[in-house]
Amino acid sequence: MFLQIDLAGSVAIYEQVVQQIKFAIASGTILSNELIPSVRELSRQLAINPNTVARAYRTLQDEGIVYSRRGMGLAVADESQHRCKTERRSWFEEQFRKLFEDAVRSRLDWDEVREIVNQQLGKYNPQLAPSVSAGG
Amino acid sequence: MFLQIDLAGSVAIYEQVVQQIKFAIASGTILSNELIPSVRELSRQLAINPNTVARAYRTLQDEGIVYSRRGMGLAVADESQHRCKTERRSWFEEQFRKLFEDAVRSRLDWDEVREIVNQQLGKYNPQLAPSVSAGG
DNA sequence: TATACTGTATTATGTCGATAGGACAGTAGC
DNA sequence: GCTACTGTCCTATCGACATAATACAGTATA
Repeated sequence: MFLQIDLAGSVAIYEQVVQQIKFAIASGTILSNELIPSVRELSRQLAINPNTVARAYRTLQDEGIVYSRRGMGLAVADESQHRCKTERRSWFEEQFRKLFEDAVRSRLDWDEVREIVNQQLGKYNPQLAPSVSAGG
Repeated sequence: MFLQIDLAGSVAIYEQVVQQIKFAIASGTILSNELIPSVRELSRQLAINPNTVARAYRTLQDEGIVYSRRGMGLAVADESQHRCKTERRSWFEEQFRKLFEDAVRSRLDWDEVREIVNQQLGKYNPQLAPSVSAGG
């Protein structure tokens, strides 16, 4: 399965389910008018309560990301991929913005921030030497 | 005051207090053997319950970051600045690691990741042109 | 000694997320 | 029609967090 839930973290499980379904739609893992996994099946695969999945699905339905086919399940709406791509981009922009802001507010040395970021960039870009030069 | 609490977020208030006190120690805003704000004073300034501050302070004391001077208050322990600096560095490393990992897992285009990161780097480094070249 | 602070501890209430267990109507396939 | 699915709804319980309102012992200062 394509979902990965962090039970220990502070983010509510149903919110993680909502987001990861959206990201799966954004990346094309689930296509428009395809059925998403049933409440009971997903709850079995993730080893969480069916009610928790149901709550996530209710949220997705309220937002119009999926629609109900009575007796069959929930299917991805037509415009969902584009909407989810936009949401995903905005979400990561916001997360990075907050993290940089926290780093500045906590007075972490800017050199350290660049060091950490370049390390991560290099990790997923092994052919690139870290290249953001020091400054200011 | 040097603390900034997000009441709406998912992070527990007492945990935010713990972390921000640690970061204030790391940055030298509070020095060794100096008293930190009293439970009641900080609760007034942050407009939160005294019990919430007391819980944060108990945590700091359990970790040995501060020690009690009975009847006077809590003071920063000797080795705390070094310890808090190390913790701060580790914390941001972990946050950035998770965020990049999430971006990869959600199949966000790597070009978009670099775009977002360079935007933030440029924001706090205005004299530097975004300089991580495309690759991969 | 009186007061005004300190930290610490207790009990109770309310909210929220998660779980447990069950019930219902609708649909597909035999 | 029967069975096995589907989403949806309900009540109840539990733990974590935050709050409210006290209470207590220790210390500094006047």
